[in-house]
Order: sequence, then C-alpha cells, then structure tokens
Amino acid sequence: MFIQFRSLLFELSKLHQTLSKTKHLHALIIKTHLSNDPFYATRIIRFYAINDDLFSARNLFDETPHRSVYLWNSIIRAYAQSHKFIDAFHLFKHMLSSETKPDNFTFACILRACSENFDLQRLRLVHGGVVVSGLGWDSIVSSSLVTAYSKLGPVSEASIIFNGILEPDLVLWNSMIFGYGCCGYWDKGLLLFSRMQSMGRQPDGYTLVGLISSLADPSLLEIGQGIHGFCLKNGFDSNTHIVSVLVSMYSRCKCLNSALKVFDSLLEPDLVTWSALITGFSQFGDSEKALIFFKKMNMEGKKADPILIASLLAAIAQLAIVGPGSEIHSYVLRHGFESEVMVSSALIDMYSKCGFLRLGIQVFERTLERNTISYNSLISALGLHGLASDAFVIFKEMLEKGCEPDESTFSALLCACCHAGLVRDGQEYFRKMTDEFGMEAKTEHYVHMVKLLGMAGELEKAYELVQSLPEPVDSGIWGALLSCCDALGNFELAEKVAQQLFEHKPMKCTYKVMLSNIYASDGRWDDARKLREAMKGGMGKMPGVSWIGGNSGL
DNA sequence: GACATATGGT
Repeated sequence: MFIQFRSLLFELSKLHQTLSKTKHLHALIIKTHLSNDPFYATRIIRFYAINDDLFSARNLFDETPHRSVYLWNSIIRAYAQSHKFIDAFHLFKHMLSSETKPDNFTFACILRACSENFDLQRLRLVHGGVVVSGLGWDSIVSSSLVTAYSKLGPVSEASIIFNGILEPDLVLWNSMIFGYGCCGYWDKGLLLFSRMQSMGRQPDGYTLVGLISSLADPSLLEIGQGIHGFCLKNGFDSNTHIVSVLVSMYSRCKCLNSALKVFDSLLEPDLVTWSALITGFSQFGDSEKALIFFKKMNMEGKKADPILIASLLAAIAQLAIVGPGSEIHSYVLRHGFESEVMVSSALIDMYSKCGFLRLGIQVFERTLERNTISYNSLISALGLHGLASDAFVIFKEMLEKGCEPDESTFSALLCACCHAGLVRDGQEYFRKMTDEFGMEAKTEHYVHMVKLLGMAGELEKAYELVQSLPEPVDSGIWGALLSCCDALGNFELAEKVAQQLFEHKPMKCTYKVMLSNIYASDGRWDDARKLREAMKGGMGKMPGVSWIGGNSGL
C-alpha cells in the first residue's frame, strides 16, 4: 500500500502542477515524512516557482536540512527566472560558504542572471569563480560564458573563451554565432558558420536562428536570401523559430513581400510568427497593413499578448494617429491587459506622441502597479509636451515611492530639460545620475547635454564637453552638436565638427544634408554643391512628412 | 531529479 502511494506521489511530482495542487502535494509529502527527500523538495520548489510563489519555495528550501546541489540550483533558478537577481546572487554567495559547492548548472544559471541583470562586473567575478572551480572547460559553463559576455558587449572575451575550447560542441558553436550576431558582427558569425560546416559539423535550428537574427539591414538582403535558401534545402523551413526570424529578417531588410511569402508558407503560424509579421509591417512597411493583419489574426482565433500590443502601440505612436491607438486601447481593456506595465507604458507613450497628453496621464493614474518603465513613460511624455517642472515632480514621486530610476529615466529628464531650455536643471540631473546614482552616462545622455548647452547658446561649452569624451565619440553626439551649429548659424564651429564627423566613415546622409545647408546659408555654394554631388547615387535624406491625421477621431 | 544555445518588443 505504502509502496503504491509512494509511486503515485512520484508520478504526481513529475507532472506540472497548479499552485493549489502543489500545496496539496507539499502537505502530503510532509505527512508521509518524505519532506527531507531532496527529489521531492526540488520538484516542489520548481512547481512553486512556476506558479510565482517564491515565498513558499523559499520556506521549503529553508526548512530542508540537507541541501543537495539540486536543491540549491532549483531555488537559485527560481529567483533568477523571476528576475529577482539580487536574491539569486545572495543565495549563490550563501552557497559558496556552505558545504555544497556549485556545479556547472549553478554557474550556468548565475552567468545568465548576470547578463540579464546587465552586470558585467559580477560576470567577471563569477567567471573567476568558474576558473577556480576548474569548470572553465565544461561545455555548459563555457557556452553560458560565451552568451553572457556577448550579450553584455565584450564579444572579444567571448571569442577568447570560444577559441580556448579545442573541440567545441554544437551548443558552443551556436552560442558563438549568436554572440557575434547580437553584437552586430554578422560577418564573423557567417565565417564561423562556414567554418563549422567545413569541419563537418551540421548546423541545427539554433545555429540558423543565431545567424539570421544578425541580419538587420537592407544591404544584407542577398545574404539573408542565401541563408533562406540553405534553410529550404535542408528542411529547416517548417521550424517556427526559423520562420519567425526569417519574417523579421525580411522586414528589417525592408522586403515585406518576402516576409509575407515566408509567413504564408507556414501552415500554422504561431503568435510569435504573426507578431513578427505585424511588427514588420508597422515598423518597416505600412501601419495600416499591420492593423489589417492584426484583425486577421484575431479572426483566426489567436489572442495577442502584451508584447504584440506594445509593438503595435509603438508603431501607432510613430504615425501619431490616435484613431487606431484608441482602438487598441479598447482591445487592451476587453482583454484585461491594462495591468501589464509594458502595455500601459506603451499606451502612455502613444497618447502623448499623438498629442493627447491628458489621456496618457489618465492611463498612468489607472496603473496600479507602477514600475520604473511606467514612470519613465510619464516623465518623457511630460517632457515632450514642455512640462519639465511636472516631469521633475513625477521624478521626485518616483524616488519617494522607492522606485529605482534607470538610464532611460535620466534620458527622459534631460530630454525634458532640452525641450524647456533648462540648462541648470539639466546639468544638475546629469550630475545626480553619475554622482548619486552611480550610472555611467551613455551616448543618449551626452546627446541631450550637447543639445541643451548648444541650443542655449553655449556652443563652446558643448564643444568642450564632446572633446572631453574618450575616443571614439559616437557620431550621434557630433551630429547633435552640428545641428546646434546649424540652428545658431555658427559656421566656424560647424566646420570643425563636420571634420570630426567626416572621420567617421560612412557619414550619415542627414549630416551631409545639414552641412550642405550650413554651407549654403553661409553663401558657400561651391562647397554645398560638391557635398550634394558626392551624395548623388547614395540614399538621400528621408523626406520630412508632417500631417494632421484625417481620421484622428477629432 | 536540477539542466547550456533560439523566434516577436522594451
């Protein structure tokens, strides 16, 4: 009888359980004195984690006296997967001082948490721990290291790890190809792809997803088509991951016809594939088609998720037509997505960019669980409408509520200062960001500072700021300075700045147009003509489009 | 038993 009961428990503990069933199972296991069995404890922690009940998971962990590696791994993973990185790191530290030593799975989990938490410093520290534990050559750990480093930027460190492994397994090849791709080195990824084949290694779906996702520019269309051909020849064309990434690759390459063709080739597109197509239309094609396909998807009985809604709203915000935006808003209300922060923030953004700040504020007020993203959306909305002092008040409120500001928060604040011409406040927020919040100023922040100083007439100060930055200075920062020179008619400085920009080849056409305008307004028609002629054949500046929506619902 | 690489957005 007991044996039977035990095997029933065993079977139950293998199935995915709801929270109430998990609690029931937990109680049964305590009753039968099996609660110290690491197998059950591990499974139950996993079920609690799946059901978002970290509290019970933690209780169980704390109450289990004999903690196996499995048990440690499952609790650390529970925290990491719920994005409670600080708790995960804390437990990991605790584990290091316990008698159970971390294994390759523990390290894999912590390494991933480092990259998801954008914590390069900790990543290096954990990497050190990996080396000390002698797990540097483990295939699971090394692929995690490669992915983590590439996601955080220093892909060169990832390739050092990759090159240090004599016989990389398929996962490691895939991680490195994906790593190059996510850092923009599609060419290195492609080289690796051909190298692995020449060594007789067959790629799988992951390889191709990593490779294709790195192609994001119309100039790479032919390469994308080539790889698409490879997928067709090798039977990868029914893999939904690959089809989705092909759809978004074709969209990013501005080839929506092909995106649609690939999409149509799939008998049962899933939500991600639909979403790739709709996002493609809204960002790179036409938003009306995006809305048509969105309706079509709904008619086929597929329900959108918060990611798709946020993407649609971003597209509508760019178009600045409120009509479809409010349609989506009612969809959100009908489907109960209003509590999703991603959605409510996108709504705030959409309304404010469509000129309906009031409606955006209403959405914010109805958002009960506000996080950094919601505050960021409201601060940038207020800033956009020139209401810098209101933005400052919201920032204060955000801090009082214990909500941590991030880089985008300061970007929104600086942008608000720019719109209102508040140099002092801008400088103060810039100082706060670095001194009080210990954040490193990024390109976008410098762009705002340069605009703020430049447009206030302090071009020299702006120039000094740019010169004080370590090389190479992002061309966006020089570009911001150039546009200030343009606006203020300072031809002398414009020339200096333009020279800096020319050194960054290829120089963006918009800067060339700006410079030629500057030459023209200075009466230097020859220079202007030369620059214009040099641009012929290349892509011109996008024509400016402005309108008042015909069907804006006003 | 715990488990490394992947698709849509921010």
